[in-house]
Amino acid sequence: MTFAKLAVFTEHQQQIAKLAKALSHPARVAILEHLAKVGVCISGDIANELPLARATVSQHLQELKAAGLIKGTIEGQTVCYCIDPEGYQQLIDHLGGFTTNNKPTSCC
Amino acid sequence: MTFAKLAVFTEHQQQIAKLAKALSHPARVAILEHLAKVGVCISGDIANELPLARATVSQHLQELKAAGLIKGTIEGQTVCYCIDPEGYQQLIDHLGGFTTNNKPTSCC
DNA sequence: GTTGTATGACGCAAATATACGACACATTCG
DNA sequence: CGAATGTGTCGTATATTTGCGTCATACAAC
Repeated sequence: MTFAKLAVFTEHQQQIAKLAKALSHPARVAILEHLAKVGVCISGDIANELPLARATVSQHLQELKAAGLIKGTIEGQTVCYCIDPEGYQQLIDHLGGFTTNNKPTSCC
Repeated sequence: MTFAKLAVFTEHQQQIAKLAKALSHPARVAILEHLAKVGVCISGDIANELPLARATVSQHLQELKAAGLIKGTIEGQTVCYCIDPEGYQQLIDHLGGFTTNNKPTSCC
């Protein structure tokens, strides 16, 4: 994506982009919804629910973990995944900044 | 991105993905921040603020408009862009669903 | 009419994302 | 120990995104 000029953007902006990118794919949204609904976190369960290969699900889980939206803890043979509220809060806070600073009748 | 299996995902999920994708790029976040800060909406101004070509900015604006995060109205010679709070509210509402349904101590 | 400004559309090349199969590793059970 | 199960990683093919140059259009000023 030609991120040569990525350095010119604020860390703040990149942080938002990172969190948003984690949600920018229906598969990841589905994973999060499943986690939120079931609450249980076994990777295999997610792979069974979604029409995706285990490798793909594992990859998505990794990205979500990297973005800070989920946590993963090893639990013997299985791995436990669950939602990390901090990441959401962070994103929601950032989003709030756009709307609160908004000046409604400036021109439109 | 091999979206052959896209049909299996909920419209709800795809809507979130669409909104999130609009925020998944630092350039677009920068555009939105600029709009939120200045409140004025001339496309050329945005192109001057960012280290991107006008064509690129125009493209980003188009994507943001398609996602429903900004509005664009023609105003004589110039085009007026401003933030559309509805899109944000929609996204924030969706995000809230994840955290509220969260069962904290289910396994982690 | 001609020039300059403001915007958007088309097409291209490079970078990235996505999905998958196959393999390697750890743990549990017989 | 050997088999079975659950996970993660690696390499690869395809689809998409991204950024830019270039061109076409619309309007105002001279």
